[in-house]
Amino acid sequence: MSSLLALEDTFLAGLNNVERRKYVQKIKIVKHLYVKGAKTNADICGRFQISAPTSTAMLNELIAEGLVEKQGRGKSIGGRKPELYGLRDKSLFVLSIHMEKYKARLAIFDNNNSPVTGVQTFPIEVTQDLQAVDQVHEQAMRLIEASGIDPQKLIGVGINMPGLVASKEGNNHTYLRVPDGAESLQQLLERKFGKPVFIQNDVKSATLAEYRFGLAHGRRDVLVLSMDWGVGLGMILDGKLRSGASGFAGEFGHIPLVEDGRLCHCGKRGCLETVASGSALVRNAQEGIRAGENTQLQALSESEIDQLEVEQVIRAAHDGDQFAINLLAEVGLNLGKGIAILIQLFNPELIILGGDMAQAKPFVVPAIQQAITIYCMKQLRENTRIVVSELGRDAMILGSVATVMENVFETHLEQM
Amino acid sequence: MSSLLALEDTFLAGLNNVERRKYVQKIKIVKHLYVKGAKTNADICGRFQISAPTSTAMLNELIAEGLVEKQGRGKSIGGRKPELYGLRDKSLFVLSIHMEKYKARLAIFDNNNSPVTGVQTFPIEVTQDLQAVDQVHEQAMRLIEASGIDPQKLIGVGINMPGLVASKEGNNHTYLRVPDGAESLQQLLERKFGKPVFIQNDVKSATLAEYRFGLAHGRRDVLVLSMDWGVGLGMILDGKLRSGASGFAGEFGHIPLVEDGRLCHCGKRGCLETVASGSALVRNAQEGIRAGENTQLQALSESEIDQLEVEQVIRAAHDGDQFAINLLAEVGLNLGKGIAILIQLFNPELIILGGDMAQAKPFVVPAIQQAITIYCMKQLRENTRIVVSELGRDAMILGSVATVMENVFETHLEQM
DNA sequence: GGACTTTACTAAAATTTTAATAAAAGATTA
DNA sequence: TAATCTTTTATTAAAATTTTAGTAAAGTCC
Repeated sequence: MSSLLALEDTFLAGLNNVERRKYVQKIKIVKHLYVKGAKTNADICGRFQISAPTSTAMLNELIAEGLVEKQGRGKSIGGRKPELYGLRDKSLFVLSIHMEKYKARLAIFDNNNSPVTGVQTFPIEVTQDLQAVDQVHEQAMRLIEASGIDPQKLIGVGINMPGLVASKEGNNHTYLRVPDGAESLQQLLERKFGKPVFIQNDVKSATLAEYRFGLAHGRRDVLVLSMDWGVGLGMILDGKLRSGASGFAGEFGHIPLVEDGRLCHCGKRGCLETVASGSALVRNAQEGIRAGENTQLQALSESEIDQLEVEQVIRAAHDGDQFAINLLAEVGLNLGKGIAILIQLFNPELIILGGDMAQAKPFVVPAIQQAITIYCMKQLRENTRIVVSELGRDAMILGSVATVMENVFETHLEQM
Repeated sequence: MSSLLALEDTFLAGLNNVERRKYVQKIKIVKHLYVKGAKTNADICGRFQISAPTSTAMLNELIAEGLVEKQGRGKSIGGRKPELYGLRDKSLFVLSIHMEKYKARLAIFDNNNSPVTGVQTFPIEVTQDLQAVDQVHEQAMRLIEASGIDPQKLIGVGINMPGLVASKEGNNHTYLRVPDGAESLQQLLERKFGKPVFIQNDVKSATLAEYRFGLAHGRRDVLVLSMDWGVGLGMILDGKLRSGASGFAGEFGHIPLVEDGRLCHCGKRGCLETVASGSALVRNAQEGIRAGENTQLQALSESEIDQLEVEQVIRAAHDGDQFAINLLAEVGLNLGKGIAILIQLFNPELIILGGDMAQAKPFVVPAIQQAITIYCMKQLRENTRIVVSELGRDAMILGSVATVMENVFETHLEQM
């Protein structure tokens, strides 16, 4: 196994300026090959402004280290076919963990972003304190063992979670809070795993997945909305995931939208989430059912009404239930008003709608479009497309893979 | 004069890879010295990861080209004092133009950002068509001639203007619109001036000025609000001025804020500008005066009321006029609600208030703070400071200097 | 005043690039 | 269809550039 991603302090400290620059260059090549796939020597020369012999020398070193391999030859339009250099299959692995409030999902992915284990789900409660950490770590270690991969080749662990995650600081300010003055959540996890660990807010993570693997691929200014029980926002601005000064940017669900509106669970009144979210949808449905509205949901028992889920309302709408359709349209209009604000402020080229509510596309999207037409300036709305995510449930777990791949190379570079 | 910023195609085309890399490096050094001031050889070595002999060689070339000079020696903490290298005084000049709806301001600045001419103001009307362009160009050429500077040393022209400016595309989509299919406004201006020209929206330009010369200096996530007749927003995110996909980001004045509100001049209803701007302030004042409110502004004649200016209301407030104070507080509350949305979405470390309304600081800022306390999540508002610009009226004209300096070097690099 | 730092400069050593060449592959032509 | 031409890649050796190491000069601190 190579020392390229070894992260041993003694190894890095022993490098002089030239060796370090070469090391940086090699890591950049590895990241380039990961993001863009197999490339020719000429491509790498052009991309990094180095000469062919230098590039070849570095690629040969990477081959010797077992990270890169020749992967056949590329196309030619009248000359010798170029050798293709790509990341060697199964040379790198990432452990991806997606934590929700009441369950966690784990999987190991290889450098082609393919899962090498099935996605394991187990129940867990994410609370303010750290009790969930040990459980997740234990499950994760069991998964690594069961997978049979060489632990040396596991380059990092990505964990996404709900709450206000300060990714750079390495802490979650809502859940899994560490005691004051102690090591950060990230440090704690890195100590446990003995690997680089990256924590990220769930929606920001999904946003990165859309950027690397989804509809945002190749675009530079994209907003990703995740609509489940609450509403979250992730943003790719100028080709980068933006987190704001403290890492809390994108708290879209709690912008004021309704004057003297309902009390939100966050303690404020009239937040967007009180009128445009899964919870608002369910609450409105419950109130309507109890008020005797004409809907197939009247068939539910009182306790079933109490336990009503977003999916049930969406299913009713797909069945043609006008009450459910109206509720979804109302949510769509409110969400659209919020999206209009986003378009005015961010001027994105694309907005991707994800999360459970995305399944209600035919009932929600027209309402969103209508609101945008009302509340957006022409020049801005004309340059923004609105689409529904194609990654679906995978966005989250792929997101933590992307988070690791995005940051693990930089970590190596920062150390120097 | 050096050929470093000559921009002659033939010169650039004749460079091989090594020469080009050196050229890029030298331009980067020049920009570094411009942005950071005089630096030591060691600083440049560290900043660009090159060795001392290489760095010295390039600095000597820049000295020979007349762009750089030795500027004494720096401090030492126990060793030989280092030579300081800085941009030679009066070696570069920028023509800065600030266009408002009914007047334009022009000045020439040197590489120390000091005006080498006074700021010239002349009346002009910026309309949808191009008629203002010739007038501005003529005035500008007269100013260059009168200044007596070597035209060779004028490296670029920066022009800021109101409207939806697509800076990269080089067009203004609101004013000074070029015919379809014709050259862009930027190209037209570059042809007339024979120099690189950069156009930018006035508020974004002022934002860049705050970043380079004002309170945003050294910060990475800052929002700048410009409050005059309308309200504009510029954003520094992760240390860069962000413009959005089409260049129209920051249309804060026209986000929906009031349900079924007043008709805005943009054609929509309930825009933030209808309740939180200089025009809203004046309109409310006019309505109050005519309704007989108890205020010193009752002394105005009917035609003076028609012509009421923002400054008059602010002056009344400073005189202790409670009617004016209440009006400003109301505007502040509404603006604060809008700012709360911005904080939730962008999580900035700093918000700078600029424009005419900034003079009403003691009456507006407490109201803004109050609104933020109501509408912002604790973790977000705690990490955001709100201050009033210290650049004042200079922000705009300095902004176009910053715009040129920000882009002119990149232009040279892109050519290659 | 001596010890220790830091800078500035030079020359040898190391690295990278360019140029040159051979091989490989498609395009063109007989 | 075969031979030739053109284009592109891969590799090597000479040339150019950059770096490291070494040294003298210039400061600061004790």
